[in-house]
Amino acid sequence: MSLPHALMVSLIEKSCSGYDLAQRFGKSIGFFWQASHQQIYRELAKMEEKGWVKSEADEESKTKKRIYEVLDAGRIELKRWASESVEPVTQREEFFVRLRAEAALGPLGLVDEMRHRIQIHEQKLALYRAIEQRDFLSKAHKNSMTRELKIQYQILRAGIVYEEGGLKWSKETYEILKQE
Amino acid sequence: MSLPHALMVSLIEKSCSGYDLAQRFGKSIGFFWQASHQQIYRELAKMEEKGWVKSEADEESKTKKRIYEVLDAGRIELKRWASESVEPVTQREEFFVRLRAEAALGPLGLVDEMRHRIQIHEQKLALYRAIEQRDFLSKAHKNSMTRELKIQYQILRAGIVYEEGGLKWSKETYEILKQE
DNA sequence: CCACCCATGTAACTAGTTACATGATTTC
DNA sequence: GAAATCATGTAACTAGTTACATGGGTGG
Repeated sequence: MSLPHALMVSLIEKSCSGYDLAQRFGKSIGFFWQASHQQIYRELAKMEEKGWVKSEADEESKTKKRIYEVLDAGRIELKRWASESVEPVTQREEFFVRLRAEAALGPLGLVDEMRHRIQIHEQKLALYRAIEQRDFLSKAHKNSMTRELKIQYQILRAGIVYEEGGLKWSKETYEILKQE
Repeated sequence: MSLPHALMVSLIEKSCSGYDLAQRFGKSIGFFWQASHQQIYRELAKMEEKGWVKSEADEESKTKKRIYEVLDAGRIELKRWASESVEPVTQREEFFVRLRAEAALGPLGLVDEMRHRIQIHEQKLALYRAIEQRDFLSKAHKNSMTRELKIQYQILRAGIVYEEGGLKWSKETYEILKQE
């Protein structure tokens, strides 16, 4: 994919350290992208070499924290990349392979797995709904939202739509697998 | 993920050559998994080394086609793997990074991209609906389906649910991006 | 002072992509 | 006889994961 560009978007929204990025990419941004700290540090170093970002030691903290900031060259690169047209790729879903295995070889315990997945979908959905309330529905009327805020809301909406679909499908599938 | 296991499931459904697998993994199975021929040949060689599959030259054809077949050791391994519980991973969706870039930096031409994505969702949905009619709805009553067929139908259903959600979301998002 | 979190990194490995290569067979 | 497709592979590269390492700061 393109982790460096994802990192730059995040840094434009707010400059921070590699460690902070790792936290973000395990949480909020991690809704649709996850990355380990090892990978983030490596990419940040490469990006600095290319002149897309610059870093400086954090004055305020006593630790060896380095704050990264996106430079103009980085913004230009990000614009170029985001405007590129890319065909949507089919997602690899390992679970479907398991399901096919269950179809071909007989029950393999995927019923329990389905029950677990239903729970996860419900949890995520509840979380997204809470964020929706907090950040997009209470704050202002939908009509008075800025374009930027509307787009940010759409990204959350994607998560909601995805989890709703996944939940519906998981429940259907659970009922079928139950009948061994 | 685990390409070897995906290949074995496919070979259990029907023994065939690496070339045939590459065709399948670019088409029907490619609904949820894609793989290049290079990767497939490499994996088949490894799997044969491990004793999961065996291959023999195709008698019928004059070419140097090799037909692969799953061995007992392969079936055992597949069962073991499919029963393993694995946490669902958040999918990386590059497009959301682009959207965030558009939110942060202003219009970058993603409206056209959205229009294109709506078309793709519609096409895929139409295709899945056609397969649904052909393989699952006309053939027999849903009640009289075997467990195996029901599971196979659920895999297609996943594609339908996903595309429906994606289409709905894309239309919403298109309307928002249109207002530059 | 011990455990835990902050903060950064290296090294080795695994999976996946892109580019290149080759020869045989079928189709026009 | 040329072009397309069948059928197999190698090599080099890129992205991502796992394991390991280190040292400082904070709270009990």
